[in-house]
Formats: sequence, structure tokens, C-alpha cells
Amino acid sequence: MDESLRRADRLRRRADFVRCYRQGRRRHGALMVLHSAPNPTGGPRLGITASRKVGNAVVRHQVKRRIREIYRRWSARSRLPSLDLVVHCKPPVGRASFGDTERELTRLLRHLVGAVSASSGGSS
RNA sequence: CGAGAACCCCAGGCGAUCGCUCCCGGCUUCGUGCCGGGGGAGGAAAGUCCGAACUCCCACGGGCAUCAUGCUCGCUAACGGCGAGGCGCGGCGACGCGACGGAAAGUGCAACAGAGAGCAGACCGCCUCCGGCUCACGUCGGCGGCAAGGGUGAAAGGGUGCGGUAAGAGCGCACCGCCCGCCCGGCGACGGUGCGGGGCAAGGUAAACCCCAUGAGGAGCAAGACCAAAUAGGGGAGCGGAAUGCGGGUCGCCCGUCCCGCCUUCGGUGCCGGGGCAACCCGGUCCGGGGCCGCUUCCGGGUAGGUCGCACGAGCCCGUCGGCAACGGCGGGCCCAGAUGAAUGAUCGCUACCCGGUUCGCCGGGGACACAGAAUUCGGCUUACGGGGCUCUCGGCCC
Repeated sequence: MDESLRRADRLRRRADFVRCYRQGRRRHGALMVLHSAPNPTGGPRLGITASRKVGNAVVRHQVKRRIREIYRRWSARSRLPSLDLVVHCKPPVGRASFGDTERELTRLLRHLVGAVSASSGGSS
């Protein structure tokens, strides 16, 4: 399958982030919080936030790259509905391993696929 | 071998798979997507502490205030940086460190201790003389003289010695130190076993105020330039509604409000002058109010958003020449990140090295690990931090 993740697949405007926080659903994990809100673009978009509590610039960039990589290579990504996603990092993620981060993120994303497809089926 | 001291260098490498971003070329159903090739974090990218380039704003000149710098000569686009030198301090030494102008302009400050701390001073002490006691040495008291010795302090008004004296004192002398002038050396800071003069005055603190010299306009790439929705608002023109303006001040600028003047209009049996038999009319003056709304059309500013600024530069590398050096000249070669919720990555092999075992072939485990991520760009400084090389110093041992 296509594993590319280009500019259009990422969240790039402050307004989109704010919309996710205000109107979106939330799912909490030990390492991160996942916000999600429907978007009209026809495909999922990903945004990642990491405050300075997570670590210095090197740590924050590493965490964001790992999350982007996990999302990019996630096998069920193509089954996601048209959603804007924001992964907000919590401080412990700076010390977590790649494996732990991957387990947590995929668990949160899996819940999302099931929940949204069920609710959209019920409403239509 | 052990302690140190300068200077310089590196910041893993190779491969596989899947991705991101920029540039070039080709194809393009022009969605800008594919295909091929190439570039893609640091020595500090950091702190944002200095200095500049660049951009906009302001500006006639001068002064005040504020801030910064502060030995000399160089280097540099510039600097609060760097190099060399002087002086002082620290270290056995290699070497390191230093806001390193002025305290004989003024003002202020100095805890505690101490007799006394800024027109110095007398606690213990030293001494002549007088008096008491004593055979005497001496001792006690008093008028005075003194500051050598002790003691206090961060600091007590040159040091050592000799002379001198009742005891003392630059009181006198010698040497050392200090201050002033000259001479000599040095571009200069400054230095000199140089010459002459002065008994020594002028304590400390200027990262206390201050004085002196020199320098500084402000804001910053979210600078700034261009394109430009939606909504709201501004300006011009035309038409319609009884009537339907203009100029100036206030302000950093614009709009509004407010204020002033002129014009116009409405009201007040207002007031003054003139006219008329009169209703009233004309001119002036005083008080109060109004000087907009709707539609059509055009124009400009501007927000979101986008493009540029934005990657050839005080550039890097090599050689050579000048200079102790910082650095500069000349010649040749190279093109070296440009993201913007922010790319430069993730995972997996092998490998230096480390640990354990060893039949010395190797096997098992760990595995590149410190500080740390460009954001307009340079030159520095400072701070954080892993490792290596070379030279030098001191000490120990061996030949």
C-alpha cells in the first residue's frame, strides 16, 4: 500500500487545531491525548503537538517524528474516515521507547476507526 | 609513570527497506502528479550578551539627560572581539588572571575591635625633673617630654642600620623605597645601576556619587515589498427624498467626537436700523437646533490567505607572498539546508570498543551512548558537553 504522508495529509493551520480541541472527541492515554473532529477534505489529516514540558527541542522533535512514522506505517490507516486528528503529547512520552509509543498510539487509533464507522452507520 | 599547562582536530562508518523537503531535467489525462539525478543541522545550530549587513520610521544644527566603553600599538566592515606589547597580581614552573583613566575638583562611606580611623592618637609602656618611703637597688605619687617596644584592626602617616637624645622622633646621615624636573631608549603604554632637586607631603574606596575622554537616533525579517477573498467600514460621481457645505485647531498618524471661523437653513410675537396705513418685508445682531438618508456605479486602504524578502556570501578549500601574530595581498578550485503546526527521519543488519566465558579458532551479551536541532544573514563573546592528537612544565624511577 501507499505509505506516503505528504503536506495535504498534515494539519497545518492553527484554526484546524483549535477546531479539534473545541468541537472534537477526546481519547486519553498514558502518553498522549488524541483529539478528533470530522473534516470536509475527504481524507484524514494528522497534527502533533508537544509542549516544552515534554522535553527540550531535540526530545520534542524525536517524539513528533516517531508519532508521524507510526501513523504513516500503520496498516489500518486507509480505513480511517475523513477526520482531523491531533495527537497531544504528555510529558512521560519523552522517556518512552519507540515500542511503547507505538502500542499506545495504535490502540487509540483502533478505537477511533471502530467508533466512527459505527456511529456513521447508525446515523445514515 | 604521576601531576599539570598551552594549542589543534573529530563529533561514527558501510549497507537494506519505507518516507519527508528543496533544486534541476523529462513526461504530463495540466490534480501539479509521476520518472530520473542531485542537495539536506551544529561546534556550540543554544543563551540572545556585544558588533555589523539589510529594511522601515524619524532627522536643520547644537546642547542636556541616559547608557556603554576605559593601559598602549596594531588587526577588522565593525566590536565591549582578536593579536602583540607594557604594568600589576597568582603559580616552583610551563603558564594563567586583571573595568588596568582620575582619590594633590568636590561630596560621601568604613561594621567589630581599638587610646586613636582622617584638622590622627596615648591603653600598656619609655624618660628628665620634683616630692614621699628606703642604707641602697628600687618603688609610689605629681608637673611635663615622647611614640622606640607591646597590643587592636583589612588599614595606625615610609623601611633597615648608624648617629643622636633624659627618653625619643627624617632630628641628622647612608642604603632601599617614594614624589618632582631633566636626559636617554621606545611609534606608544612604559622603562633606565642615568643627572639634579625634595625629608616624605599626597592612607583606602570610583562594579559609591562624581570628574575626564571616546562612542551611541528608534524599531526590527512577526523588518519590509507585492497580490488579495468574505464581512464591516472609507472616498468620488449620478439619481431620488422641501433644504443638505467649506476651511482650520486638538493628535505621532487616520477616522470619529469635541472646539473655532465662514456659508446655509429652521425656530425664537427676541433686539437695533430702514420701509409700509397695516399684515409684513429688507439688512444687521443675539440665543438655540440641523447640515443627512436611500439606491446605482466606480476607486482606494486593509484583515484571513498567498508570493517575494530567502540563500553567491565581509563565503569555503588549496597554494604562495608580506607580517612575531591577529590578519592582509595574489593565483587556482568549489557551490555548500532553506522548512514555516516547521523537512533533514524511522526500523533492521554488520563493524570500533566494553563485559563474561574460552578447547585461543571463537561463542554469548551490550553497542556508538556527551551536550544538543537551523528559522534573515554574517563576525565575536559566554555557557553546556564526549573523545583524540601534538608540544611544553614540574616531580619520581630506570639506563
